[in-house]
This record gives sequence, C-alpha cells and structure tokens, in this order.
Amino acid sequence: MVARQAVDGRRAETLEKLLEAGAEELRAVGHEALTVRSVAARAGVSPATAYTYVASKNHLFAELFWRYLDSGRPEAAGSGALERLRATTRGMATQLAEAPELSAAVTPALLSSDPDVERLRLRIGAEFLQRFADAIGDDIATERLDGVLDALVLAFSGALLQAGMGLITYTDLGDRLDSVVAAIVEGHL
Amino acid sequence: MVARQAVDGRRAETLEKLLEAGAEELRAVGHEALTVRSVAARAGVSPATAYTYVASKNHLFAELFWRYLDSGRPEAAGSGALERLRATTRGMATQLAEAPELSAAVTPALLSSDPDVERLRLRIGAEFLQRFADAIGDDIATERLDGVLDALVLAFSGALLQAGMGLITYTDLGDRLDSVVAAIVEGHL
DNA sequence: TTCTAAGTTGGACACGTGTCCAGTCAGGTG
DNA sequence: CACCTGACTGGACACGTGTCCAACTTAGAA
Repeated sequence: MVARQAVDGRRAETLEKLLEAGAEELRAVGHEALTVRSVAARAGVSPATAYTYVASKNHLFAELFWRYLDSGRPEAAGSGALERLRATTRGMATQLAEAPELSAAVTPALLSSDPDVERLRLRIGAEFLQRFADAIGDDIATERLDGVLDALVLAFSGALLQAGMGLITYTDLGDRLDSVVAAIVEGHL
Repeated sequence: MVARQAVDGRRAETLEKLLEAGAEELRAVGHEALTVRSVAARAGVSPATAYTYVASKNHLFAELFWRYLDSGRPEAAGSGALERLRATTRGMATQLAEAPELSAAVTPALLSSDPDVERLRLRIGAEFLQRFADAIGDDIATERLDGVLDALVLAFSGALLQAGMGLITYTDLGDRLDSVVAAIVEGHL
C-alpha cells in the first residue's frame, strides 16, 4: 500500500532493504548526490528491481519521510491547547532536525507530479492537520477552528519550505514555530 | 545583475528575448515540459547561448518570477493594518492566480541549490517580508511585530507550497489567506 | 577598409532519469 | 524430482541536464 504495489513475503524484504539503503545513502551523500542506482547498489539489488518498488527518486524520499514521520507519533498531552500545540510542533521540529537530509530531500520531492508522490503528499498533509486538530482539542470555538487550523498548517508548511530553502536551519525551527504558534493562537482561546 | 553576469547593450537584448521566450514557452507547455533548449529555440538562439544567460531551468523560473513579482508592486493604502495586509496578500494572490504556470514552476525552482537561484531566493524572501512590514506600518507593538511578521511570512510561504502541491488552487489562495491573515493578526492590534 | 573583441554557434561530452524486455534464478507445489 | 511462477537481472533505450571549446559572425574602432 505504501510502495507501488502491495508487498507480501519476499517482496516485503526487498522493499525494506531498499528503503533502509535509501535512508543510509541519504545520510551518507545527501539528497542531491543520491541516485536511485546508488541506492539499488547499496541494497544489493539491480536498478531495474529498485524501480519495481519505487517510482522515482522523489517517491523514495516521500516514502522515507512518511515512514519517519509516522514513527514519531506524538504521545503528547498538556493542560491547554497552546501547550499541546507547542509540544506538537516541537516534536515535529525535533524530528526534522534529527534527519536534516531527509527533511531537505522531502520538500522538493513532495512537489513532484508523480502519482505515487501524490498519494503520500495527501497523507502527509492530512497527518499534519490531524496532529494540530488533536492538539487543539475543543479549546477553540468551532467557528474559529478552521481559520486557526488553516493558519497553523500553512505556517508549518511554510516553515518546511523556508528550511528547505536554507533560510532557517532545521534546528531553529522549534523556536521559530513556538512564537508563530503563539501569535496565531493568541486571541482565539 | 539579475542574470548570470551584468548585461549591457547587445547582451541585454538577447536576455530579454530569452526571458520573453521563457515566459511564452511556460504558458504554452507548462514547466514540466519546458526545456532550456526549447526556450532557446523559441528565442531563436542556440542552447549554448542560452546557458550563457541562464544557469539552469530553475534559474530561469526564479528570474521570471522575480521580474513578474516586481512588476506588481503594491500601490496599496488603507486605514488599518488588517485592511492593508489583506490588500497585500490579495494582490499577490491575484498575481499568482494570473500566472499559474509560473507560480507552479517557481516553488520547486526556488528549492534548488544553484547559486544563481540562491540570490533570487533571498531577494524574493526579502520582498515578501518588506511588503508585509509596509502593510503593518506601526500598527503593531514593536515587541510583537517580529512574531507576527514571522507568522505571516511562514503562512504565505506555506500557501505557496500548498498551491504548488496542488492542495489549494491558486484561485483559492486569496480567500484562504484572508482568513489566515485575520487569524494571525487578531489580538495584536 | 581592416582589425579586434565580444557574442554566438554546433556538436560532442558525461551523467542522471525512468522504461522496457528477454533471460535467469530460486523455492514451493504437485 | 521436475516444474512453474514470481522475483530478479543486465543491458540497451530515449531523453534531459549542464559543460566545454574551437570556429564562426558581426559591430564598431582605428
């Protein structure tokens, strides 16, 4: 479901090998230098095989990012919406900062028109929204919720973009988002 | 200053021809199908020459976008910060909506690590910031200004990203930003 | 008019992308 | 055990990218 076709048995192992190799290669050489063929080589698999699992370099990055994001689901709690929101953005910012190469890779990758990327892009977008909605709970009046959620999602995407452009470091993301979240939420609680 | 090297006399004309051809080609076939060689052909110039003026496809897009953005400087005024901000975002959203291919092209383009793109990226970022700062004037307390500006810039970048991903249409940008701007600014005036 | 330097050109280059397909290999079924 | 089927492979393909350079133009100065 996550790769190009369903994976079962043997295929599942190869897929894991490939994604694992992809993550290593990404850490090792960065997303610019990474080639599908180099990933295939690292996984001990032929390029043709790699392309059976992964539609494109961008798809690989999106897949890796989705898995990574998914692995860091928040357990968070807190007494107020602001507190929980900050914990949420902090958590994601930390994740991004801990995998800067992956983060740098995914922003351009998600812009691809590749249909396999499209699916993941929607999922990732939905995941962000969900996390913010969960953090807010019902602490914001319903009629204002959409606007606030919108602003949060846009701000977060924007932060991703700016970090992707190198205008902010992934490390700074946390602090930056803290103040932005406060600015957005203020007056709505 | 705007291209790879300074342009004077004869070179200036060729540059204009190229950028003009780039804009046409972009409208005609979209940014995915556009190739530097096809732009060169349209401009009646050899590929080798084109690469004298333009470092890469991404650089071309960034350049076109910068010029387009610059051509639409706001004349705006209004009685309050919120009003002026909305006029500002509306204006930019309208511009984006009127050149959807260019807008779609520029988001990925700006993520390139190409040094010629880097320059333009900084300029464009600075331009956004400037426009928001101008719109706000001194209607927001200094100690809160940075947070609000940050939020605005991030939200706007985010909107650009989401539109680039096809999650919002460029047409919807205006309305979307209206409510987001309100959400951000509320409580800071 | 002739010279010169800037501008332009064609064509080849190395490289990456993603596709395709005939052929090989391995493991479980009968 | 022989077989069959799904997984994998090697190698070629068409295409785009950006670079390089020796050779040609061309406009304007001498």
